[in-house]
Amino acid sequence: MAATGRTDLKLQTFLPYMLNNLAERVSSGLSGIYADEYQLSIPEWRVIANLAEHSTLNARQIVERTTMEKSKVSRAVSNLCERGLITQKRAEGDSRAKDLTLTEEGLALYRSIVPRVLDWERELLAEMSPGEYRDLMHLLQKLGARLQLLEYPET
Amino acid sequence: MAATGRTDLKLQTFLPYMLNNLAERVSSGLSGIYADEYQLSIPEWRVIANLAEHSTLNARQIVERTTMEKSKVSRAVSNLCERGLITQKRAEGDSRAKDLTLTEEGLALYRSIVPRVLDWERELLAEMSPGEYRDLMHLLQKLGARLQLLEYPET
DNA sequence: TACTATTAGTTGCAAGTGAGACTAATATTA
DNA sequence: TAATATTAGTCTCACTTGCAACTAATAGTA
Repeated sequence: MAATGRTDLKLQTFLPYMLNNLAERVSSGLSGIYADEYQLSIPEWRVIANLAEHSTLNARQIVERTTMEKSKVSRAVSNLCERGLITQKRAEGDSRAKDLTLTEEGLALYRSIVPRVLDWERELLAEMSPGEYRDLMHLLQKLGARLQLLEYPET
Repeated sequence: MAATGRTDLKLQTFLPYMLNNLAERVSSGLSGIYADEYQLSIPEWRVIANLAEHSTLNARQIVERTTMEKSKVSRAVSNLCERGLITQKRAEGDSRAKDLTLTEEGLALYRSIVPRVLDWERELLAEMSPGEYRDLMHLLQKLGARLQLLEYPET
């Protein structure tokens, strides 16, 4: 059931455009935190955050979770290794894959970033009621699921 | 009033992360249309779309509307000029600025893209009720306004 | 077993990017 | 008016990116 029955384009209410603008502005606001103060690029931060949540992942799994290019992930991973924030070791049973884990230092870094990042999100959401927040989450998730379907129609 | 009272980070429900993933996936889905079939980059498409709506703008105004970097806009503009899709002429009263306008050809291109793009959006929104769609728009707009405030606190 | 296909991850390259220096024009101030 | 600041847009440079080609390992097939 189409929710919009229009025939001409108004950018300001065009969903892809809105999403992009928002995402870009949110990203650049947020990355002020981990870029300026912690010298982490966005891809690096994402790798760290994913490892913090799942303790051990390989690059492919990070790709799946983040929709980043695998080369992007690969480069982020090798930077983080050089900086001693994560370690890699060949996965048992498949020696192509490498199991990635945060080092103590990486974990400590993550832990010092998280509260800042959550504060920032709280600021952003300061004027939303809990109900609005729930609706927003729900709608974005729904959009994500729909997108998944369009990307992989067979599934 | 904070809508989220959490102390640890779950990426899958972290708003900036969700917005980014969605925006990226939406962008790449959409740009399949104007990139593959019309040889337009995202910045070029945005310039065109803005000019189609406002008939005459200069680069600065496009920057304001799109939150693109001014160098990005500048490069998109000069490509589009070379391809004869827009024209520039020095603005009356301020000969630093250049008034940009779509050519007939540019406008025709735009008109052939719009329905495709709207179809795509309709597909994306196919499973949303009008109410959900309204809510989504409203919430995203609210987020945008809040962001504006955080970016320019004085205003 | 040999053959082919698939997968994990890296790398080279061409293109795109952001930041800031820069030019030229306009505004502001004294 | 001169001196300074601001603005519009371009350009350069170092960096990032996406894509495709690549290596090495694994899976599937006959």
